Amino acid sequence: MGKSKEGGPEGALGVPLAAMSRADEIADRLITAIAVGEYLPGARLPSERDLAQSLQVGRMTVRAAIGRLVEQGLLSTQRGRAGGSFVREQWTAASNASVQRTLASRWESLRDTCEAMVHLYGTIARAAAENRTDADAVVLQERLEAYRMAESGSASQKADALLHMAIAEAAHNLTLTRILLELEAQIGLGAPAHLWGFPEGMREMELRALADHERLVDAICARRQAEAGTIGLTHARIDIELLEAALNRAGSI
Amino acid sequence: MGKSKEGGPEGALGVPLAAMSRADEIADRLITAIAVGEYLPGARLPSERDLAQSLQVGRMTVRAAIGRLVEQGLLSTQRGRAGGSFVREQWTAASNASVQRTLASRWESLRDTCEAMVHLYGTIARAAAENRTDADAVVLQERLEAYRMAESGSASQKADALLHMAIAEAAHNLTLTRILLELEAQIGLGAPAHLWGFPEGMREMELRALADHERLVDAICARRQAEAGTIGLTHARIDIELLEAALNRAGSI
DNA sequence: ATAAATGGTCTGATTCCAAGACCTTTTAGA
DNA sequence: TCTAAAAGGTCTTGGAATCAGACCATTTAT
Repeated sequence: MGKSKEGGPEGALGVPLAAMSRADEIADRLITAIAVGEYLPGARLPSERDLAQSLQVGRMTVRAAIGRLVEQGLLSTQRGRAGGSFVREQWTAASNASVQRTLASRWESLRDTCEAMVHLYGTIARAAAENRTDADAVVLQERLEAYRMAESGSASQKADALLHMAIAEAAHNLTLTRILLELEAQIGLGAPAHLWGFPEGMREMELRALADHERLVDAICARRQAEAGTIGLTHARIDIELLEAALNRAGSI
Repeated sequence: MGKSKEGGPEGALGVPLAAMSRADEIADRLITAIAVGEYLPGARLPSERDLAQSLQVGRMTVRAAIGRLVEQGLLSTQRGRAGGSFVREQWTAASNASVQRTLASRWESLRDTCEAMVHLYGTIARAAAENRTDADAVVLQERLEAYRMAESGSASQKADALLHMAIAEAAHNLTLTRILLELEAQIGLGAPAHLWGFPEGMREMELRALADHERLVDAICARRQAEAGTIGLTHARIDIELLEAALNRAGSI
């Protein structure tokens, strides 16, 4: 890439900094969470004070973000002891447009992040097959058994998260694990309660996940690296499918 | 799970916002640009005023970032008509024991990062074989040719960096590329590449790297994913070997 | 009826930062 | 040699965003 004579520096230094305020960022996250179904119509968001604490941000900042969504007709607020911010049942035309805009602008980045996570998960599964200790193998079997036992819904999700963590730990690489957590946090699938909560697809997905898990743990314990990598890759694609389905749902409202 | 007394909201809303100031962001970009070889030792950065305009940011903000790097000893500034901010030379030049000690003290974390980078590089090579466009293939061939032509150590390093960047870009995943750059920056700063290579081993390593590069580019262009992944993985291990060799030379660690 | 939990409002302090004006230093070029 | 240009260094001013609270208003669980 020949250095251009003018037009300023290239590479990382050529791109202006994104100027997003904290309130903007929070508003985006809220819209995404709603569109993706983490908060269904009629659902109540966490209280302003709780949100502020979770996000490590002042309450006024949260209020600014929520206020924006209220203006857009996405949320309504209600005072009193059982009050809060609620996702509107009937979105106005204006709110619909604003959601489309936000999602469109985030879609690309979300998909990119998701795909990175898929690849990374494959990588970690392979590394786990390479580096696992005997102790890791024991833990993996335990967690797998716990996952089998888990009834469904939130218990299953919890077991799933634990199993994934165990796999990450078996890879014995702090950097990879940290990055994976970072990506999961960005997407919000770290605790994928929202996406698994759809009665139609859930059972099927859970069964598929269980099969994947069994083969994956088996491959890791047997140190079959290539196979573990492939299964991990395939397995993580479940999340992409779910996310895509959710976004399509939101897009066709 | 009942009332989430301590858990707080999960999903996208459970993660604190990254609290990076603009100055932090710029400092990060500068460090990455330097570590990745966009600005070699002795090179002059764009003037503060130019940077401010490119980044759409106040000059004082740029100065804050640059000031931080000066404190860290990465840059030095010089006034006057031909002045500016320069990447320090001595920073890498010293072959004294203090650098070796620094290296050793960071060994644990460096090795972890290095291994993560190795795995990631394999992943990216595979993704590049999967996603490359024809334009990517052309660029890859160009960069490979440039690498063949490169003579001295530092020119070779620069060509190497460019080739690696082209591969990362061919993977068409911004998130993976960003992470790889991040890791390279960490390693580059923690253990300057110029220290690794020693006259004796250098030539051998360079030849090996060239062979790897040729096979890798070939595999990517031919879309042989598995092979590309394997070569990428193997190739990246060169860095680990060099790092280990440098440490062993230091003798008593 | 009371207390608790919630949104709504206001204030003051703080931090960050954009936009300049102006100074000092150095040197390329007339 | 001399001068003006180009760079970093230093200030001020002002605005915007944010935070940390306290307090108010409203609803409802108990």
